[in-house]
Amino acid sequence: MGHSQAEKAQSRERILTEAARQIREGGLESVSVGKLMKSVNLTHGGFYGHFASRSDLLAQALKRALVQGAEAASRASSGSTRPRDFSTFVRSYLSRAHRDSRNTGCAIPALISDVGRADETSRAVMATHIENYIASIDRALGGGQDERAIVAVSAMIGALAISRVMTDPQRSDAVLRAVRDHVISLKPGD
Amino acid sequence: MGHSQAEKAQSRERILTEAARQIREGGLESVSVGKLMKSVNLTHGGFYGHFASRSDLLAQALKRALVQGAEAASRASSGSTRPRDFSTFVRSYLSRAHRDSRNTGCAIPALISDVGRADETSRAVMATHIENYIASIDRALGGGQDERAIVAVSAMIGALAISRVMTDPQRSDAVLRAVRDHVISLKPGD
DNA sequence: TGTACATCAGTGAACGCGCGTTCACTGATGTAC
DNA sequence: TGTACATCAGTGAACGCGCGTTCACTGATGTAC
Repeated sequence: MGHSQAEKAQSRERILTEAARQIREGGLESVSVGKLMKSVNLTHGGFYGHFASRSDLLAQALKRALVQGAEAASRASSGSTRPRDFSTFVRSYLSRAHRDSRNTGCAIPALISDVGRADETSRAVMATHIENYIASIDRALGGGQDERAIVAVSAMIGALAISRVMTDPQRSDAVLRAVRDHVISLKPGD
Repeated sequence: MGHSQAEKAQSRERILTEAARQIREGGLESVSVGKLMKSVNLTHGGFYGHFASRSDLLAQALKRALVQGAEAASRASSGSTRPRDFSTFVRSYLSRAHRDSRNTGCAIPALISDVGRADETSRAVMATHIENYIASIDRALGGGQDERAIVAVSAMIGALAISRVMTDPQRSDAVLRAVRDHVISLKPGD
């Protein structure tokens, strides 16, 4: 066949982005080298020109999924990059739209149980993202001790994960609504 | 060999209980028929005398894991079966001991991401358990609208799952502590 | 600017392995007399 | 209570399959002259 060096970089990017999508859709273990390469219009053999092994890919794709999810979350809550308004961010995070778009939304609720039993490296990657998330919410809440931010983040991640399990749409919505209202009320004088 | 009918029932029970343990330890996909049977001192061929298929076993083991987890949670918080004191229950649920015993504790935080992407049947099984959990917390909080109970359950499940991801023990503890204090404060006049 | 050649991104056959599932078999259990 | 036989829980070899990984190969890309 024959392909340029620029195309190689693009291929790597496409593989990684697609893997991040699949990971959020079906969990870390759902990614298979053969199917991943096929979904990106390449053959399985070429995979090892880009990554040392499946588990190497998985580590990088987890990070990618978390970064993409964080970008998507802040993009959805504001025109630009940073969440300007706390209650807008919470409303967007705990929305039906976010609940129903697992493969593009925040990767934390989609993968938290899986990563909780993964090796220390993967756990550290997600832990860093959770800490950033807490720090960002803490800032939005006015700073100081971060207990309120920890509560907000725990409740939001828990609520989104629960809402995706609930089979009754009304109850799923009720979970999002109850936690949304409560978390917004954590910000004083708002 | 030759085994009695009573032994068959015992074997089934041992397979199911061990599967429930393994599911909480490594997720639904981590259970393999061969390894499961070996860990219960039987050979793989006998499996199909007890269950129609691996996925049949998985469905039953998920239910078993949820029931065992609920029993363990209420047993830990009181001498008998029902949680008598709300703050005792919360303290026990958000304890380091519970965080560190994934394979015997509450199955919801251990499996929520996995079940969130599972088929409707599995989701319904876990949803029922979550609703029971919410109803029980609602009663402990004094009843009425269950929004506070929903918030408490979301925060507790989220916090436990997050605490299992955190690689820094101090921060993991801090998450348990912050959410524990906040959830306890949800009960009025306590 | 044109030619000759090395590089290397991607191909696809082949590998060993563990998986879920089937099935002919074994021998103690449990029943009929 | 003792004997003959049917039942059936558990065994282990065998199956087809998809997996991660390797590797000899192809042919366009990119470089040296």
